[in-house]
Amino acid sequence: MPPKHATLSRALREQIRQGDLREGDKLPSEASLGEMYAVSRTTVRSALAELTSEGLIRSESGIGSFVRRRRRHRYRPQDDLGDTVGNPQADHFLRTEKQRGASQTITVLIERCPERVARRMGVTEGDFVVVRRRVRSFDGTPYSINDSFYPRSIAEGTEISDPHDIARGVNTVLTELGHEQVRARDEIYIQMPDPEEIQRLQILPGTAVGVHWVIGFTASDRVVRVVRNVLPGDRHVILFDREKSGGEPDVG
Amino acid sequence: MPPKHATLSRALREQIRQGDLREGDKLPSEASLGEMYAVSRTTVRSALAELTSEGLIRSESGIGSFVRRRRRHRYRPQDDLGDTVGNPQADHFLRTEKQRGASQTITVLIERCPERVARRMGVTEGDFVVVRRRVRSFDGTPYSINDSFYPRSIAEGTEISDPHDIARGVNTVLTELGHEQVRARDEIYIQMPDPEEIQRLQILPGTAVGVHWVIGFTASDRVVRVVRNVLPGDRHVILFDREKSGGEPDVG
DNA sequence: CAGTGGTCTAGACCACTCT
DNA sequence: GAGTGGTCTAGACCACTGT
Repeated sequence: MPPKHATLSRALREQIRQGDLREGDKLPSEASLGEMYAVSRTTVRSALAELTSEGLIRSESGIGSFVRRRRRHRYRPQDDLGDTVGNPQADHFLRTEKQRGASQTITVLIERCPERVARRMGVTEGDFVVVRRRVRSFDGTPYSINDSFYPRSIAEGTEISDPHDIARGVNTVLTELGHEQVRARDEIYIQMPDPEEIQRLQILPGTAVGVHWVIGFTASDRVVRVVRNVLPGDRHVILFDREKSGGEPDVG
Repeated sequence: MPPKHATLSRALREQIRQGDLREGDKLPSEASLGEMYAVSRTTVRSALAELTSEGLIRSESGIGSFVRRRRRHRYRPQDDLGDTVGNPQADHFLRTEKQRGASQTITVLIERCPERVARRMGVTEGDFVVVRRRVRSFDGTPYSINDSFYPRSIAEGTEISDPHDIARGVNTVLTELGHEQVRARDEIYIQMPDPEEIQRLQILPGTAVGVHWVIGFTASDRVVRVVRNVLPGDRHVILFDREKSGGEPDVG
């Protein structure tokens, strides 16, 4: 005999999968579920906690529990270099999304470099770097954190240090400064968000995040920037295209 | 005043972050944590459940709770096409990993096509397809699910339908059959695993997965295969490289 | 106001592991 | 046998939402 809480969570999971419970539907109250399945409220709550941690439902205090909706934005790592390739005009995010309710807040600071950034930038932990912190939102709800780190020697005193949109794109500015980014290395980690990310992104319990690092290089292999994007998994799909003739590096 | 369980989970999370509790370390028992923080065992368990769902700890019945270890394999989507580019010799996974304790189990079936595969392959749901299901393991612990779907008209009766390693790589076989894969479209979803994936991959609670779809096209834009990889987030980092001159499609 | 989910307690029994 | 985590109960108080 499986535990009662597992029986209950399986029953509810099946109802969601089958469509008996649809996106946005309200589940029966914890008390009624307890009566229906002849278990205590503690056991009901344990079953609901399981579904919550799977990202299937969401609970609102004083109201009830609901089947979660899922809508995803398309996220293309390749757009980061595309800035300076096809269309050298604008910050890709705003260029394509602004007319559809997108916005972003920008903060620029000069900070001591955290270890995980220093390691990727090839500088010493604690060196000063210029940091552009952005939270991108869509119709009022945040949907990604986008923190860019630039070596102080490259960015200080330039447009990059201003806390404003850079209409023609940061890659264009880097090129004008003689530090064109021609190559990028991407790393994607899949993990649960920490409390700070949960707060900044208004992440619901049971939502995983992708952490997408971009390390940008010049032709002479200098790191011109390190970007750390945090993408809530329930709001994104990561897309890219590859061609056999594209000369994929396939480095060991 | 924050809830007691949040105070306790924050204290423990901080000890892990600071290194007071290291990877593999045993936490105090639930009973002793209850005494130390003057809360009931239920409250202790609620705090530990939070840390478990964040992937920070793991509990073993009858033994105790431990700080989780994290080791990651490098996962390169670009290797999928690389098969037929640089080194047409072997299945990339085994070529590079076998000498280090890697193994895989293969099952080949002819099945009715699930909707999510049919949509990507451009066939009708319920059409028959050849499915190669693999679970890749490393030193005895599974680390990814790799299910490949081929149109029946291409794969039936060929080497692809044999449940064996294909030493020179499936891409090579496709080329020999006149269906060379020259282009691929990648989609990555970040989500919590479902119970079947938890079981097949022995996934611990609090571990998110990446679902990596690859849609392979011929030069005439026919889909030659659809691959669905499931990657436990705690065992992988996804890597790729990009070059400005690489002719990135940047398709809208 | 009644109903909901959030928190918390004290206590119980079980299966399991380690010594 | 002692200790551990897993399960489960009955009951309590709270803050919050709706009517």
